[in-house]
Amino acid sequence: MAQNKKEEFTKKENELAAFANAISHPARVAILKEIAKRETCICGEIVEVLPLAQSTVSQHLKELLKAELIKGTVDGTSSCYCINYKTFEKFEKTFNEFFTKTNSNNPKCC
Amino acid sequence: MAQNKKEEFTKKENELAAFANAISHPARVAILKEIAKRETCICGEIVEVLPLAQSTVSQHLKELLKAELIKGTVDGTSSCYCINYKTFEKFEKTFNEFFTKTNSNNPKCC
DNA sequence: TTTATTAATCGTATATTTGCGATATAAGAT
DNA sequence: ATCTTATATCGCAAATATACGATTAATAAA
Repeated sequence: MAQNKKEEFTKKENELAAFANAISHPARVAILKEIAKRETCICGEIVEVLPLAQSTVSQHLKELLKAELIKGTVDGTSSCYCINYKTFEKFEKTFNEFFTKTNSNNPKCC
Repeated sequence: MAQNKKEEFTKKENELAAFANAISHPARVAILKEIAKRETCICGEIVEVLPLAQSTVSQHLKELLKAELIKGTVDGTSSCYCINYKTFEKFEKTFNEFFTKTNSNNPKCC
């Protein structure tokens, strides 16, 4: 049981879910917030601000990179992360395409 | 280990994460899409369209209700679900507050 | 009252996520 | 060459999520 049914859904459905999944943890929200605030950010600054161990923050950053919500470079001891706004724009587009209210005051239900 | 650190983050950070978490699964994206398309929807119609068992769909609906992305009523054998746009609006607000690009072309990094 | 029908809940197996300490890696400083 | 600093990865324990079949609950239909 509990097999993975991802292939049964459309590419867009999976992409939207993957984006949402990346921001579905308060630590990752806080990380994104911090990067957005500073416009560019090093890992150490994020670790200082969060109530988590350095290794945990590093793992969250990895997930954000994988989902392409942030871009980053690391050269030895120095890192640099910033928001990947391209992905945010893509998310917004699909989000609106799927869920935007067509009729603003439909009393059919609820 | 692996304790829950949710209390260490702000209410808004947790709320945004909870919203994102609700749409972080392709099945839930598909359910929301289906409800948004039809404007109002019964459970059976959703089960028909999805590649999942009825009990699984019911669990996903429960999560969407808990996160208040949908509203719903069930009277015995008939159900009715629709999008809770209030929550979507709240999400959009916090999302923009946290992540909106202030400087559209900052070449500082990446 | 019995029989369908529809949806929620329970129990359970498996998969994934979360978090940390320990360790590795890579570059700069001494 | 060694020490320090910053970041990533590994290994593990605990928690949570996913999915299903079986069952329950509630109403409608016969």
